Amino acid sequence: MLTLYNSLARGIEPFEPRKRGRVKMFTCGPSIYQRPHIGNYRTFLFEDILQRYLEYLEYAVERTLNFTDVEDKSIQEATKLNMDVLELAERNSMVFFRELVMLRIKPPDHNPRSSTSVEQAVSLIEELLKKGYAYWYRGNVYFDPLKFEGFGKLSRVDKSRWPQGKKRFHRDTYPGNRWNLGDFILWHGYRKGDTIFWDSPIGKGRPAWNVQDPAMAVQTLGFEIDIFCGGIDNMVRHHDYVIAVTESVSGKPLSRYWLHGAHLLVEGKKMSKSKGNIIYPDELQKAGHTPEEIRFFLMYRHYRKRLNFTYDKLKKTSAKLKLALGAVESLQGAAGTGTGDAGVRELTGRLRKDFERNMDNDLDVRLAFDDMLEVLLKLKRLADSGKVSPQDASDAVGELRKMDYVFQLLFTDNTAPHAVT
RNA sequence: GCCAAGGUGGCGGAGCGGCUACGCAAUCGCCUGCAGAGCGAUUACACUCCGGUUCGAGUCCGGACCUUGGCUCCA
Repeated sequence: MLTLYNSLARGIEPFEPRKRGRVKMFTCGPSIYQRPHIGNYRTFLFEDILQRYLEYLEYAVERTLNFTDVEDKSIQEATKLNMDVLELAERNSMVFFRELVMLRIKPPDHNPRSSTSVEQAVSLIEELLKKGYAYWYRGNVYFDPLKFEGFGKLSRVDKSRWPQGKKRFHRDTYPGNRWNLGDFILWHGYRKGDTIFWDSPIGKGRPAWNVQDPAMAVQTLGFEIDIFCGGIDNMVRHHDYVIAVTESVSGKPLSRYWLHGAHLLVEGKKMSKSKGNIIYPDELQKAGHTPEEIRFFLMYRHYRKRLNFTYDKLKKTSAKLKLALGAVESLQGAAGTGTGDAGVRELTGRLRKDFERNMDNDLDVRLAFDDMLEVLLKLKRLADSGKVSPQDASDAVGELRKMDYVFQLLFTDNTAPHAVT
């Protein structure tokens, strides 16, 4: 049985969807004002593995991956580049989709953008105003978290430290105070000189970040979903806000499971523009690595552990992948005598059991791969010495294919979760 | 400053109360016409430090030191 670490419970729990056999997943997408780096892809990759494993388990998965295309940062960046905000987003989203395909990440079922869910955001804001959670202040709309009873349940906010006096921030981002606790903005009312805004029932303006994700989630999946994912950095503030906004409106828990992926570091340090150590997938390709090698590197560590990127490590994991690929090739070419071998069948039988045991354990991809490789290498040796009959080889390869629907590393044409060979 | 994660052999990385992790690298041997790959073996006491619990501790408890991350937006 699949178990997952739920940030909400701070522990590993058995996975049970709300509706039998169906899973609704919301995965926080990239800020699209710049192109995604390998750290972003690590998170999308962990989500991809989750989706694929759920499909392997025969769940019908419906996934949303959103783009935050209109926000302070994107407006800033577009202004700097002298571009239209939406044009900038479009350019980066094309890069993103190209790289998704390259890394064999399954494209999402829904891909809303903040700019395409303004209506939904406005209706959430109207509802919050009506219910008294939100209020107008100098042309903007703010949310008062203290009005929402469950506030901070995800990141375990200490409400006794929450400022009681009203503090109003005009931007989502604000420098200064260590604990910027206080009300957060939902709607930026139009101001002279604004380059992007909408006409809406509540006036001219644009929705703020913390209402955009709720709007996109609700618009595509409704108020009750199964799994909400994102990078660990989103847990503390953003996801608590998302919960506050949606649950204040619906009165129902937004998501049963909250999963957060740990970050990727480069040479032991956080990637940042100022350090100049941001790495993009195409750089690794230029260095001679295949998409599968990049995918493998990024998924070959438990998703809740930090992953340190170094070229040396990439070289090592790539060698490991090559070893596996070579073994699969040997196995596929096996032409031993047709009698079959009990040892071979025993090994083949182990593949699936090991895989499911490891993946069920909060997606232990690393162990799942290592255990598979161990068995695979044993099979290869048997194949090399002519002990594997064509039928046994094809049985073993069939098992590998099923697992590789999740891994997406060994076979290139593996698009169905229950491939028949 | 506050919060969190972590400090394991040359490197990467498991284990989390007793039993060889493992992989890479290195060294030696076997095999191969060279190279590569493969096979086998070796690398004498690897677990940051100091206390404690225990018959027994990388593994539990307390403390110190160090590293990284978060506390502003960020996958």
